[in-house]
Amino acid sequence: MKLGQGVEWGLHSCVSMSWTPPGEAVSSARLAEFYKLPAAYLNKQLQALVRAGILTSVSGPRGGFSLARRPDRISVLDVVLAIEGKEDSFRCEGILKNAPGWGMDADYARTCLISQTMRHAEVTWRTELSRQSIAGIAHSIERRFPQARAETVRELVGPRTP
Amino acid sequence: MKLGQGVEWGLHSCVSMSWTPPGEAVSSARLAEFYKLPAAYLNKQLQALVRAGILTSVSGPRGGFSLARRPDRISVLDVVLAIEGKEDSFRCEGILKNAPGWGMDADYARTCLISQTMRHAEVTWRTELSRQSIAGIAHSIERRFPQARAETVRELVGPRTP
DNA sequence: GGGATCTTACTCGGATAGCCTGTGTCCGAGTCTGAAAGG
DNA sequence: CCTTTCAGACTCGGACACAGGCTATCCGAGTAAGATCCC
Repeated sequence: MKLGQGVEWGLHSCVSMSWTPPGEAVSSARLAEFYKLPAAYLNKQLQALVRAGILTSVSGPRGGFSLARRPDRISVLDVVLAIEGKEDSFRCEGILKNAPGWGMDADYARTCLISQTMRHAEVTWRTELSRQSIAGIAHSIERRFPQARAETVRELVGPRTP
Repeated sequence: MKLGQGVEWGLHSCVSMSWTPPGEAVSSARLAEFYKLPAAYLNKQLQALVRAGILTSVSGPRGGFSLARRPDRISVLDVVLAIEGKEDSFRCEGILKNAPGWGMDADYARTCLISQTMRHAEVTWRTELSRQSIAGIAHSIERRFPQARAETVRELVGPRTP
């Protein structure tokens, strides 16, 4: 059970974009330069967030990505599922269907108690992540690191600082 | 975030072995035939459980695998971690170390609030899985499918039924 | 000077390779069983 | 009949291929900004 890097990148990018002024898009090149990440690959991950309706994208100069809705309406779970996929982590192949003496041919996921256990654990995991929003994380960061927001905005908007 | 098949196989195998009489080992070939799984690969997964101290293995005729301790002392989390590895699912590469204006060079995992959020969610997930034991699942199955235990034992121990 | 046009540079988006972790298979070392042989 | 020996077959364990997905990169379509030209 391993999550891809794109999750971390997507979450940090969303937090940063929650600080930039509305209407101002941030290009993936800017974000990549800020975080020292490969620009094209970061762009690819952000595309997944666009497909999920979390971000909006604009092409051309002064283009880039912006949050598609208010950051308090974007949960951490939304970002995770957008990048990792919405499928359950525990793939239940229903091996008991092949075992003799069980006779469970359909509706396996609800019958197999092991599958139920794994599913319940994942529900708690998802619930925990859905409780946290991008705005909540951003506010916590602002409280803990007062200079973080201003520094981030300075690097992401305005003229490029070579 | 995807778990390997070995988790499902390992859990079902442990539940089945909690039913077989103590001292009687079950070979991976028997289990594989029962569940219609590739025998060699199932063997490989069970090896991981042996390395984790969950199972004990005996070579030779009448050999196979057995639970290393009482099934109420084996949690679902033990099996999951034995097969998937003990590392956290959210790999925090600490991209903020490279971002300017943050000055967090060490102890990143405890400082970054995004990492904290992901870690907390995973802790709840692991806690949920650690609450469920192999014995608990086995008892629930026995209550719901009274014939399951006898049928499983019949197929896994005693002479082979061609 | 003001407006239309055109170049230009910048951005996303998808298509294209490389690598690394599962997935699946195979063969050898070790060992217990069971039969056979001998006393 | 009991003990010893021995061959045999069965099992785990690790070493060996294969595949799919994550990682990383490149180039083209589209667009808005800014310069240029004309009125």
